[in-house]
Order: sequence, then C-alpha cells, then structure tokens
Amino acid sequence: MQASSVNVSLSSAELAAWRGMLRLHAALVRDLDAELRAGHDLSLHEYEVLLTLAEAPEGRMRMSDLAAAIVLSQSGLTRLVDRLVRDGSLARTRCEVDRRGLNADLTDAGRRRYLEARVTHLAGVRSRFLDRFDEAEIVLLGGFWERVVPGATAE
Amino acid sequence: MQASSVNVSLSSAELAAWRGMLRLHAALVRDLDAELRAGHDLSLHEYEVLLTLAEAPEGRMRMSDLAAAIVLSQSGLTRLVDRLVRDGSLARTRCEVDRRGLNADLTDAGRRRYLEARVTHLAGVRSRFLDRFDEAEIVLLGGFWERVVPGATAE
DNA sequence: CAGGGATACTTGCGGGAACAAGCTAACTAA
DNA sequence: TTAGTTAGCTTGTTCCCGCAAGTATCCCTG
Repeated sequence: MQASSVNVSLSSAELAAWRGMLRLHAALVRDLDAELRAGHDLSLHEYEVLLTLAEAPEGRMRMSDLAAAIVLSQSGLTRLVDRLVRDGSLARTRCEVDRRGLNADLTDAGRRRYLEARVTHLAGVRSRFLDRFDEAEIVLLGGFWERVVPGATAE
Repeated sequence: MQASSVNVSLSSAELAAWRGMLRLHAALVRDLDAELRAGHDLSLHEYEVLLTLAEAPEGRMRMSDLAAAIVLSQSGLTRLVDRLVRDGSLARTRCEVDRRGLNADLTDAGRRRYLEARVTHLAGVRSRFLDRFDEAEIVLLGGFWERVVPGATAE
C-alpha cells in the first residue's frame, strides 16, 4: 500500500489476515471451550491433553513433550495433569530410562472420557470452522501453518 | 478420507488445518505478548485496545463495543481499562447520549505509547507471520477469516 | 407518568496460567 | 568418586480472565 522508511504500517489486506486470525481464534476457542465445559466438564486444554495422549504410543508421554505439544508452560502442565489425575483420567508414572522424568498416562477412564468429548468437539470444529472450506482450501491452510511454525501440524 | 456414520473423525488435512492454527496461534501470541511486555510493559490485549481506539473516530469508543472488538468479556475489559486509566493511557468519560454508557478515551500519552509499541509489534508480526506469505496469500487468508466470522476483519 | 423489564457497566469471587525459585536426578570432568 | 553443571518437574506467588450478582440508567407499556 505504502512503504515508509521502516515500512511500519500494515496494508489493509495484511491487517485482515492478521487481526482476522486473532479475532477468529478468540471467538472460536471461547465457544468450543464453553461447549466442552458444559457438555463434558473439560476445558479445551484438558481435551487437548487427552487427545494428544490418545494418539501417542501406549497413551503415554513425557511431561515436557506434552507441554510443548499443547503450547503450555511446564508449570501450567503440572497443574493441568494434577487435575486430570485427580479425576482419574490420567496417571503419573516414573520414566524408566531417565528417572528425573515423569510420564502422563492415559487411563481407560480417560480414554473413554476423551472418546465421549470427541464427538461433541469435532462436530463443533466442523460446523464452526472446517465446513467453511472446501478440501483444497483445507490442504492449503495446513500448508500455511506448517510454513509459519514447522512442526505445528505434527503430532 | 473416510466417512463413518457420524463422520466423527478428521482427515489428516483437516487435522493439520485446525490443530495447526491452534498451535501456531498459541506460539505466536505467546512470543508477541512477551515481546510487548518486555519492550513496552504492555500486554497484547492492552496493545489491541490502544490500537482499536487509535483507529476509532476521536480515539473514543463505548466499553461494550471495545469488548466485542477485542473479544474480551465485559468484566475483563472493565479491569483492562482500569489498568490503562491508572497509567494514564486512557480516560473514562460518560456517554452523553446514553448515560448508562461509558467511553474509553485514548489520551495523548496513550497515543504516544501506542505509536512506540506499534513499531516493535508490527515488526514482530511481520517477521513471524506475514513474511511467510506472498501478497495473494495474504488476501486469501483475510477472505478465509471473513468467511468464518463475518466482521472479523472489520474495525 | 409510574412501574417492570432490558441494557451498560462494575464488583466479588474463584480458577487457570506464567515466572521464578526449589528440589531431585543425571551428566561431565578432573 | 565427587564436585559442578544441566535437565525435568513441582511449588509459591501474582496476575488476568470469566461468571454471576449488584447498581444505575433507559425504554416501554398501560
């Protein structure tokens, strides 16, 4: 649009691309979180932990890997796992090969809880987000994210 | 990819499109927020308020409109504005036409604060996000967001 | 021109998240 | 083998946010 010496301003297209994502994300996450809490007494972060573990080999993962996977601080994850252990969805086990480490283990109850919530949640994601795009656009979006944060779409 | 009776699962492309955005957003917001705090003692939410007001006619906006614009609860905005009033960036004024209402007014100090932070922030948004896309892709993204949440890209 | 209901904002309260400090276990080097 | 450093989690503290309840103003209907 116009380039000042430090190109400090955003074109209206850039603004739409950036701020649009911020607002979309905020609104979407707010709704989906409320939906999960109402239907399954689970926050979106808690759901993501269950999901991530359900997809991990043996339903088990190191605390630090889990924190990185859902983009949460270590201390945040400690307490989140505390809550899920308290309600029986997770168990903590020592890591055999490195005894400083702890694993978060998905229990059978936790897996059931995940599978129940999953139906609600995926329907919500579809209706609010994925349904707005055709298949080619979905592929395009995934490629975009991968380009910005390599590994963002990996498990 | 495969359609069960309720089509409950996500294809890997859908997963990449959805979870990729979640992770990208979380990582990006975390970095940008930290950058603003470190450089300008301003949270990302606070910055967004200053930005939104700076673009509003007369640097003034009703509390509820502001809350909607940055996707924050009313009570959250009340306290956020409290903080910005306390440090002199904003002032509260009664709304003349509806005396239940309050305006948040950007002060001169607030506008200076915004302009300072803006340089840092836009550089961060560019280098972490916008630079990964060419112009056509930027336009595409803006259109996507508009499609999901109409008004998402409007001021 | 009341009186009931809606609207705009604030306040009380509780929960979740990050940062920094602490603790244990593991590596490294002499 | 033992001191020093690093890595992995947890705990103490503080901040920010959302929900529900409270207060003030406006609107509408009779």
